[in-house]
Amino acid sequence: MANETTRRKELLVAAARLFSRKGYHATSMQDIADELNILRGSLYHYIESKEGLLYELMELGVRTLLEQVRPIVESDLPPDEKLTRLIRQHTVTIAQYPDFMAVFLHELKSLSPPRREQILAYRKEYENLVRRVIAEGIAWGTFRPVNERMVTFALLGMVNWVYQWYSPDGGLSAEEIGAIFGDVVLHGLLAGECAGEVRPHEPSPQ
Amino acid sequence: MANETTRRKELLVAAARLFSRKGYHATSMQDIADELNILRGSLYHYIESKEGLLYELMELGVRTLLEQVRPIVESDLPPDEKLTRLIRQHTVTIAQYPDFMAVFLHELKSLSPPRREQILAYRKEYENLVRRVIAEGIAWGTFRPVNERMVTFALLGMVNWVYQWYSPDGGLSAEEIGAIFGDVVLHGLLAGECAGEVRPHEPSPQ
DNA sequence: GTTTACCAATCAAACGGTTGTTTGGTGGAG
DNA sequence: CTCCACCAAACAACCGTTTGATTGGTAAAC
Repeated sequence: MANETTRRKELLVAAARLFSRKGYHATSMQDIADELNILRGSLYHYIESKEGLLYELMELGVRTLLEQVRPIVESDLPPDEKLTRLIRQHTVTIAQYPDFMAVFLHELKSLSPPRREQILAYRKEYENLVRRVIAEGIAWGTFRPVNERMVTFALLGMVNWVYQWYSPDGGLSAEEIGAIFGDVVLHGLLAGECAGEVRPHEPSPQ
Repeated sequence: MANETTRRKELLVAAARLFSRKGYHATSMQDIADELNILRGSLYHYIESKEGLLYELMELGVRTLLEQVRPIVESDLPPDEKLTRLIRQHTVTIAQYPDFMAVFLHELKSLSPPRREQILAYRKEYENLVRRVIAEGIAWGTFRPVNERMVTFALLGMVNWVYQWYSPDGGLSAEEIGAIFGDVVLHGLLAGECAGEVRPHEPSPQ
């Protein structure tokens, strides 16, 4: 009973929850051990070090995000549809794994430089996915010729910040939130000059 | 020379820099004292506790932001112009006091509950400022009838995230970044249906 | 203009407590 | 009989904070 794999997963889940709620440095090995009802020394049967544990959680977070979003970017949907789905999926993923995503998004500076570089590489990879969609949209003429880099940051900020305030009992589902975000990014806030309303998407172009 | 006030400010500045770079819990009183070339016990001549110091830094951060942005919201400019200026000013403030703003935006959970509530009240106050501009824009018919609350969060995420990546030698000034952000939020990314280009603002409406 | 009193700024040293980690042992299940 | 999962105990290091003494300068008293 409680074979290695499941017990280890319990450890990761407990650690993710504690790290996301109290922060990495404010969480002691004691805290984690208490959650599993074992002594803190026993944790080292499963992990190599506290920081190694943090790294594993963060890597789990980014890779999940990458796996969920990459198919969208690499599909042959039109750029505006890609962007809509990307934003929605990113939001949904945060809502789905809030603890892991919060740790990934919040604890980068708690890693020692070598491990931090690793995670930064993943993050860069993700940023490039987003940026590619923007660039594609501009090339198609679907998007206005904006500053790719800045729009990427604007977009990432919008969706990454979700971990700071999202609650499952907030009235709106993650899908709905993502849809609103996508709508604002594509159409902007201004009324009038544009058609404006949130009319359903027509899978048209090229 | 080095009267109480200036020496104390040195302490606050050093602490803000360390907290923003390494994080609150990863920074020891020793680290701060080293920066001022005194012993760590001597810090308590200026502050009451480490957490009291953190609170002071965070309060400084939010209040600065509030002071810089409130005049814009309470002016009698049209809503779209208010929003443009708000976004730009928020970005500029982060670029102006990156350490204090990073501590404010990153270390909320390092505060004990009573002090955290205080800062949350300030944050709520700021959120309401932003939300008021959105609501106003919708009431004027300047903005589309979007979900106020969600758009507020989208906007805050976009500008708050700036502390994570902004660097003064990044090619663009904070003003320019803020202007791009404002443009995207107002007009959206889509080309075509709208007039589209970043034409200068006409102070028109009602 | 010297003495006296004061006070801000800092040192020196200690306090109990907690930290992450290591080592060697132990019980029980397969 | 083996080996996984955990215990028990210790380790040195560091933590935030307190206390009492010690400077150096400044301002008032004589």
